[in-house]
Amino acid sequence: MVLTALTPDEALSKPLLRKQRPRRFGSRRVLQRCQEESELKRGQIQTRTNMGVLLTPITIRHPTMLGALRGRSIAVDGNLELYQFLSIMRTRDGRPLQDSHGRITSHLNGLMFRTTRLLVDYDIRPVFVFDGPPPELKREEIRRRREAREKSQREYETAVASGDLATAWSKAVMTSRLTRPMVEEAKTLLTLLGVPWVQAPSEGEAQAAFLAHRGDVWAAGSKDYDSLLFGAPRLLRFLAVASTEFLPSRGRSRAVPPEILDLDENLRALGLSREQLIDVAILVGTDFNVGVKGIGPKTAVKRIREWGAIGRAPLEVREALPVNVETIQSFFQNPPVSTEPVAPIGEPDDHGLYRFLCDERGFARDRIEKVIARLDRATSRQTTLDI
DNA sequence: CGATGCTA
DNA sequence: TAGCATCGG
Repeated sequence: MVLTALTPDEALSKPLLRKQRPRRFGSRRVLQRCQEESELKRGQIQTRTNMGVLLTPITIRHPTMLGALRGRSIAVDGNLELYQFLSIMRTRDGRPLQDSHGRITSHLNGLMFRTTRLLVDYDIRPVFVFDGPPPELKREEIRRRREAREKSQREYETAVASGDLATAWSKAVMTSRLTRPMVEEAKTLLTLLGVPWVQAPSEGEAQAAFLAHRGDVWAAGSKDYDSLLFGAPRLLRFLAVASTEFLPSRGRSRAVPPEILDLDENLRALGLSREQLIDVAILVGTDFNVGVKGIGPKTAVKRIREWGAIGRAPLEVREALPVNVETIQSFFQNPPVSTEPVAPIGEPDDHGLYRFLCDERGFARDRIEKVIARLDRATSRQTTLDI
């Protein structure tokens, strides 16, 4: 046990690395993009470390624009959004944003600016949904994620030792961990903004699906497809102010528009019921099981059409799946959710925002003043509209 | 990532 | 002012 081992964030702040030439600006995007592509092309989950079910190749997705979402409320996957800010919002030397006490603020920065922009400029009304304790079913997946993080940590240390800053940056990103306090801080910020949030008893995507199904929100918002399996009638992916992806071939970035998925439309196109789509996901691999080797999304759809259900699959396939398949099926079909009503959007607490963000977390006052001016614009407009 | 500054 | 670079905490 190395007692002096540094976390990536600590080590990256060491003078050693500050003296290194900063890496080329686009490199982090190139890397992320490539990871996502290989993940999709492989279509399998053997080495997959990211969450969610891989359904991209078999889904119908409708690109849209933020302007087309005016007045819509979206049950946003809070843990995923915070994790993404935490991973991506780093300075050029690889450290996340942090206050003078070394407390990370990337998640608060991202949440503050994105949420207020969507709210004010597009009248998109988010309801944030946060994960509860992970179900017992997820234990293996959580263990795999921890191992992947530890592997990244070791690779990161190797990269630092060899002075490979670009690799170090990418490995540092993969060691990102969303902690309990970070989630609590995000809830505090949302409350100060007057933005409603919901604590799920279990999986957030299941709660988001429930809210969309009940009609509290127009869609579930996540980059992952799980909420469809949980029964969300509609899913919105890539909800951001100006989402871009880097295209290595062109050497340029291009905008990624938000996209809408309709559950019924997809089920009709696939010729499957939701129960069958869940079986497809289980064959491919979910957060609760490793998929069957050699079966990607397209093959899975064909096979479930043939078999009707996993229960009627050939013995060799059933043997390749975990013994608790039926538990996984019923978890997707009927997950634990909270039926508490969602709070309406409220007034922002300007003083509280200054106190929390500026006094406590070191945000520049003039930047927060601008955001609050932005919010005041929205509230006056909504009031006018209501009268 | 989202905001802001700089440049042509 | 569009497009790119770099702050932000």
